Amino acid sequence: MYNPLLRKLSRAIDLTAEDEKLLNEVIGVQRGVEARQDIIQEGDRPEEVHLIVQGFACRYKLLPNGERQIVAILIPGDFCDLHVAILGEMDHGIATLSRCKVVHIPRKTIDELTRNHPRITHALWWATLVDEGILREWITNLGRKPAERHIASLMCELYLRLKSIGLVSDHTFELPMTQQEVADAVGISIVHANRMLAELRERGLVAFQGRRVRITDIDELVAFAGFNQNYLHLTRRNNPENGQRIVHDQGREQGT
Amino acid sequence: MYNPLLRKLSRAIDLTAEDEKLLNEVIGVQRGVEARQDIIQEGDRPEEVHLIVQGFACRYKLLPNGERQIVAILIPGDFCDLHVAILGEMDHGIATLSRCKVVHIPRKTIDELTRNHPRITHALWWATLVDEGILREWITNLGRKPAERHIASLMCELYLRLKSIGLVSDHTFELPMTQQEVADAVGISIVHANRMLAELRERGLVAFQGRRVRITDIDELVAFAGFNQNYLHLTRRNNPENGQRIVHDQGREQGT
DNA sequence: CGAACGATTGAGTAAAGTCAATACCTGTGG
DNA sequence: CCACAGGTATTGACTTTACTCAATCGTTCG
Repeated sequence: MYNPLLRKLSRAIDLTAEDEKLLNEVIGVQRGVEARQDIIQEGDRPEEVHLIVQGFACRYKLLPNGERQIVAILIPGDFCDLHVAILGEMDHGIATLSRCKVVHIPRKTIDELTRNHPRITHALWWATLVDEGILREWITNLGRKPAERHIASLMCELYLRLKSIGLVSDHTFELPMTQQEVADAVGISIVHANRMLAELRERGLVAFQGRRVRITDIDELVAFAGFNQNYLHLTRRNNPENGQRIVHDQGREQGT
Repeated sequence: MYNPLLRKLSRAIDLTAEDEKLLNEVIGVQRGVEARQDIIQEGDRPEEVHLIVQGFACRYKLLPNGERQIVAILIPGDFCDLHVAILGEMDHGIATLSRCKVVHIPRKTIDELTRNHPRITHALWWATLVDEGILREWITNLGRKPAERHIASLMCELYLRLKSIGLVSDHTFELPMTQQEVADAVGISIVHANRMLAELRERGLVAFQGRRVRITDIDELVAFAGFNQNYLHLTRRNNPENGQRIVHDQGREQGT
C-alpha cells in the first residue's frame, strides 16, 4: 500500500523494519473528504491526529475583513495537527483543496509511538522542524520576493516536496488550486495572480494544463525564482556533499 | 535568579517543583554576546542548544541580492535551535539585536530531559508549537495586512510576549531595533518603515522613546492592528473562557 | 441552452519602492 | 567644550508594483 508518511520519513531518517511496520499500521481507515471542505476549523480542539494520505489541503487564517491567507500547503504524508492537543485550540483552520483521503489517528497511538520508539520520535521531530523551515521560507518569499518570483518559488517547493513522495512523473504534477487559492497563498490579489501566472507561462518556465503543472526545466525555474532548497532538508544529514543543488534522483518518479 | 525559560513554560504548563529545579540547572554559564553579532550562521551544524537569557535576537534569511528578511524575534526564554541537530544544517542565521546573554546547553542534557521528564517534554513541545503559530501569524500579516497595521501587530505581539516573561512595566518595554531592522521584519523598505512608524506615533498608538516603546492603550492598538492573540496560546488550555481578549494580569509586571 | 464558476483583460488608483538630500544623535579626538 | 565621523532617522519627488473595479471570455454541467 502507498504510505506517503513512511516514504517521506524514510527518505530523511534511517528507520528499522519494525518502525516501518508501525508506520504502516498507523494508516488504518481512510476517510474521504470532498474538495473545499474544512477538516479542522479555527478554535477546534481536535481529539485525534489527522494525516493527509491523498489529495491536497491547506492551512489558512481568516482576517476580520474576510480575506484569507493560506499559510501552508499540505500534501500526502503531512500531519494536520500533530501534537496540537498540547496547545488546546487550533489557531488556524485546515481545508481540503482537492478531494482527499484523511486518516484519523488516536492521540494515544502517537503518544505510544513517541514514548517507545526513538527513531520514529526522531522522524516526527524532523517533519515538524521541516514544516517550521517551510514557514520561514514563506515569510522570506512574502517579505522580499516580487510576486512572479514568489509564485515560481512555490512551484519549486511543490515540485520537490511532491517528488520526494513520488508524485512527480514526466516533470509534471497535480496541482488542484484555483488562481484564487494561489493568490491566497502568495498574499496577492487574484487579478495579479492571473497576470503573474501568465508571465511564468509566457517565459516558458511553467506550463499549466488544467489541474496539472509541468516544469520542463527545474533548474531554470530555480534560477528565476532565486530558490534555495536547503530549507526542505531532503538530503540525509550525514552526507554533507549534496544539498547545495537540486537533487535529481535517478530512481523511478512514480509512486505506487 | 531570573529564569525566563521557566517563567515562559510555567505560565503555560503545570510543572512540578522538580521540573522547575531541572529547568534552573539548565541555566549554567551565561556567555555575553555583543549587539549585531551572529550567534549561529546559515549552514552551521550547532553541537549545543542555544538559549537566549537576556537581550533580543532574531532569526533571519539572506537573499541572493543581499536583502534580509527577519523571520522571528527571539526574546529571553527562547531557544535558538532546539533539536535542530536533527536537521543537520541551519537553514537560516541567528543574530543578536542587542547585547545578549546566551546559555549553551549540551545536546545530551536536552535529550536526557525529554527522555525522562514528560512534563518538560510537553512544555518544550508547547514552546515549539507556539513558535510555529507565530510563524503562521507573520505569514498572515505579511500577506494580508498593510504595513502600518502589520507593524502595529508586531508591537502587540512583542508587548504580550514580553509581558508574559515579566519584561513590561508601566506599559513600556525595551525594543532595541533600528528602523532598518523593523523594515527587515515587516518586509518593507526602510523609508516606508519610517513613515508607517511615524503614522503610529501620530495616531497616539505607540510612543517610541529612544530604545523603549510605550503602549498606552493596548486595546486600541489591538483594534487598529486587527490583532488576535490566540496564536500566542498564553492562557492555560483547560480554561476555555479566557483567550478571546487581551489578558490583563493583575500581578506585578516586573521580573527580578 | 444558460447558470455558475473560474480565467482573462483593460483602465484607473493606491501602496510601497527608489533615489537623494538633509537632519539628528552619539561618541571621539583635539 | 567643540568639530567631526558614522550611523540612524526624516523628508521630498518620482517610479514601480500591486490593487480595485468592471467587463468579457471559456468551460463545465444540469
